Amino acid sequence: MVGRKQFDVDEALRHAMHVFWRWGYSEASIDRLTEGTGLGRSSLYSTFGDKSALFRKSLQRYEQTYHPLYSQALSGSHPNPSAVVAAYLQVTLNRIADPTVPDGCLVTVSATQFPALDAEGRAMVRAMIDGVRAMLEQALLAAGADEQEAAELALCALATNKSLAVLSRAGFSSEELATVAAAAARIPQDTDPATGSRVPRAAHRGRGAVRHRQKP
Amino acid sequence: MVGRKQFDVDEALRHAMHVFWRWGYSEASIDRLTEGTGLGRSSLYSTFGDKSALFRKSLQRYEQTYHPLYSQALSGSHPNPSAVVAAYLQVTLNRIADPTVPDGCLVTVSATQFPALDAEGRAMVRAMIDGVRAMLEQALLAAGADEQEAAELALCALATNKSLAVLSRAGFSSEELATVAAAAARIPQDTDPATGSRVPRAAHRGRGAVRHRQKP
DNA sequence: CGCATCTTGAAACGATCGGTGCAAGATCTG
DNA sequence: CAGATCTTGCACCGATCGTTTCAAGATGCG
Repeated sequence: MVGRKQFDVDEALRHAMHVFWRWGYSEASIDRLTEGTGLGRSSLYSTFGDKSALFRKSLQRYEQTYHPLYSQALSGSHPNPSAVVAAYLQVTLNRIADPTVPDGCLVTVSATQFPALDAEGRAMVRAMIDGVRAMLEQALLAAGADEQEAAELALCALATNKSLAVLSRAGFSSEELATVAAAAARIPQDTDPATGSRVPRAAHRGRGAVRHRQKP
Repeated sequence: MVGRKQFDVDEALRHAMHVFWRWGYSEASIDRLTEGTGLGRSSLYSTFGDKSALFRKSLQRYEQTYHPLYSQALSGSHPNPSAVVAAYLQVTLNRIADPTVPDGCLVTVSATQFPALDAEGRAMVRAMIDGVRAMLEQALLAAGADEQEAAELALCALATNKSLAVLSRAGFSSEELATVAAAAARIPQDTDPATGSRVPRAAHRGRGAVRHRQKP
């Protein structure tokens, strides 16, 4: 049981990711992580560092697993912006339907636990969300949306992704989730009913979006 | 400091609710609850019972606070289903904009932490979600939606509510949240482009929506 | 083989977890 | 006032938290 490593590092990381995914950062105790990975405490710490570092590596592992799926779904040629949103959300639905992974979404669970994360964890979660958002905007532009429409639809698709994760956690059925996703893909561009021209909306991506004030 | 109660029970419960709201169930330690409420451990336990009971009473307090706002917003006469969705989400936006309460939504934070809750907590969260869903359906029917449309739009409005809570937690600006809410209110009913007739969708509210299988 | 290197399991660290016991003392009842 | 009742602060409980230490032993290199 000693000498050279007795386990596959990437497999262990995958299992650790599942523990964080299912339990969230705070409830993912070292004991649950050792049980989930099959590793001893020594191996966990010597291989991945402390809990915060393991969490960050789990986030990277998550991105490395699902980012390509989103990228592939968005990179194809889409006839219109709605098709982009539908393709994006279908990847999310597929992941949620996968019985071999926990409910919801690691990023969403982590986002709701922001106060429990350290600065590095928060920054990484935020960066992953912004990354997908940028990916969506590019794909929407490529599908013929103008800049404003792309920004708005990217935000809505992102929001729907988060809602699917929450509802999935609360036990909603895959049919109900599919209904939500289909509806999100039907969101029309925002036009003024009187003139038919676009109504200005605040969907710009200011970096000032991050609040610094601390709420109670 | 002894004799008769030295604090207002409802005020203390309000503060405890804020602690659960901000930190989530697992990170809401007894120390944080005592600090947030200003009560000693003895007073906390003798007044509210253990942590799980206090959590349930906080959920009730949350419902008692915000349910009437939703009820009032939905009870008015709305010209069409979209107006119902808009009114519902406006209440959510107002709550998120309130600087005196934490980010997001207690129900959403609790839903993402389902594995950390006991059976009673999970059931209560689930019941609160179902309650709002039923309220939305009734209001949508009253606004002229047919049964299927009401079920679908209620689900989507609920989903958007959850997404606003998550994005708020991740630091998105109130302008961005308002954009998401406005887009959700624009979701059209689902029609077949060829025939113009409604396309059957699985938005029925089966009680079988609750999964019993346990994911990893 | 001899020795350095590495991994592993187990024990232990102080800190914090949720929860309880209890004596001090203020209030209420008579 | 006398005694019962109640609240409060504080100490303390065992369990678990994240983390470190360390000896035992398998491996690789000379």
